[in-house]
Amino acid sequence: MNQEEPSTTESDSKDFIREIIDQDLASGKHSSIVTRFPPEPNGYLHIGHAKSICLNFGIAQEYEGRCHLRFDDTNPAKEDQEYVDSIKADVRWLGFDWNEHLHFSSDYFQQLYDWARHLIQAGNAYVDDLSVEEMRSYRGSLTEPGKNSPNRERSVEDNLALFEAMKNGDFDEGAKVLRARIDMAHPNLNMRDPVIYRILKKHHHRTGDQWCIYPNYDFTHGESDALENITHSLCTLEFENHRPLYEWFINNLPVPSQPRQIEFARLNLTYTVMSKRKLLQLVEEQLVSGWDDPRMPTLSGMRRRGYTPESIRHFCGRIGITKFNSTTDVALLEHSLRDHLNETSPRVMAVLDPIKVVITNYPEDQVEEMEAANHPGDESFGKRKVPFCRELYIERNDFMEDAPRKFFRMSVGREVRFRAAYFIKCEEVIKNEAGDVIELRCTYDPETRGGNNPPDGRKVKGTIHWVSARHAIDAQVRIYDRLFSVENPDGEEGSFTDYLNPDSLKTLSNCKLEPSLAEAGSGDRFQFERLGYFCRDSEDSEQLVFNRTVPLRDSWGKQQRK
RNA sequence: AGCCUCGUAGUGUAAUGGUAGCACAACAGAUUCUGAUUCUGUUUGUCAAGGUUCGAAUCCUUGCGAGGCUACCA
Repeated sequence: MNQEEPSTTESDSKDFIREIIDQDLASGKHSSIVTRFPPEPNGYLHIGHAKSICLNFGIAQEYEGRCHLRFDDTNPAKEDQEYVDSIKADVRWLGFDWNEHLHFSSDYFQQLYDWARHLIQAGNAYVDDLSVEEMRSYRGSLTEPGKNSPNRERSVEDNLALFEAMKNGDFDEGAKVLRARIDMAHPNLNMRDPVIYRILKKHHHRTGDQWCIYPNYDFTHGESDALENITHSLCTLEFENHRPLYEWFINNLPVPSQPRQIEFARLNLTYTVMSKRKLLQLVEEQLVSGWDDPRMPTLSGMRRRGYTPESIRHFCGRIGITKFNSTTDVALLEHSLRDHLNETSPRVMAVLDPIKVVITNYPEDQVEEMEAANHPGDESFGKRKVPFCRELYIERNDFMEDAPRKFFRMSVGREVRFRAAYFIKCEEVIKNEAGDVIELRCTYDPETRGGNNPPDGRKVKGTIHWVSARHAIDAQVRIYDRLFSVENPDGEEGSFTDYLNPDSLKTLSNCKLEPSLAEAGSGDRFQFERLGYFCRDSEDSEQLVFNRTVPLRDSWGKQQRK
């Protein structure tokens, strides 16, 4: 299996963007390819951003071009250095490198200002005094044309002077804006004299108080692309209607290159919400513990949950790039995850809901170090010693009193294999007054040491995991499940928060782990045999806490649910 | 309602006028010291109607359906 190169292992077909790039290279339009990932530093990155990151940085790698990381920081009211730092960390964690090409739109404020003056001089922009409400009514509607602002015919000199006064702080916020002079009757609303500069008397996280006017997205993005010689500017579908504007600016300004905007569909996943606004709401209303809550689809949350960057990249490589608005089954993501974790995680034993087992024919003071393989399919993982003695713990649901025939685990009179140890037969159940099972009395067969079949050829259907009660270490384990209980929380009646899964987190505090886990480092990943993949929590370092990344596939449990 | 974009198994995608494939999911079975992994097999599809063509998922027309767009957000 090859996690890293889905495109070469699966087929030679390319998505429509790579086909355009091939054509541009073949026609000589470009001799090298430059892309960019342009986040606004106003929130944390999520799995949807990962799709864009993998696309942009992936293309740069495949075509031996380069990909810039550019912060689109034109709105000081919302942006912050904290987000810049987290975004950089997340992109690096995902496995990509922008080298020296770390850029900020704010680096271009002076150039953008000069280009705005260029537009004014050409009669292509004007200062407008209309209020927000007035401008809305002048804009027209989807079906009716707008009408010209009374300020649309101001002279170049007046506009230049007014724009400079805006820059100098002579007007209040909202008093005036600079607008492109295009066409108030254009069927595309974005072309009806869009605002390109507004007065914002706000401190900017990088330029401080140097500016009190800021260019907006439309006037910034394409020009920044042109300044950085971006060849293909890849963005999501909601910018489709902005493309004519993007091109209008490129065509009306003396820009150094001609980037091309291409749109693709953003990622949607079942059982999750992806909008920054909604994720922020979950954090602010404390419905989750923070941006890095392991249930969040943020990269920081997924990292803490135990996702590997490889699995995310692999997933992004398989979902494809199209213009069709679709929703990907989260099972596809989990498949990539399990696939990679299966290959890379050492196996250990952990009992999450313990029930005590006493091996009555095992010597009271004896302890054996059983040898267990760390990976059944890969000897390079080596072996470890696991202590075995008279008192053990097994999983409560690995025992059943009135077990059906197809139950291959423990029940009175039945024999199972304790992984890497012995065949164990359950002889007796001990209960408390309430009738709860509190202990199992069992016997072992010394001829099965190591878990091997005995000379008499006896076989056993089930193998279960266990830990030594005398040597086990205590830990808390957090069992995470999907955050929402419906496939499309956005599509239901009422608020998406009405559909939070009440069982998305179960905290188990009486878990017993094999002693080797005492040395687990922050973020280390393991397979707890027969249960799933877990990782040591990276935030909670006081106590031993493990997060369940994803359970193993469970055909028994599936059958039970039917 | 105007403009833009898009409709291929349950889901995500491929086929660029020439046998509708792949992955995930689901379902069966084999193997297994993890009811995992692995392996084998099965089910399920071109939005609709016309047209062009020897031949249409692909080109044309019409219809239907979905998404986006009326911030001094990005």
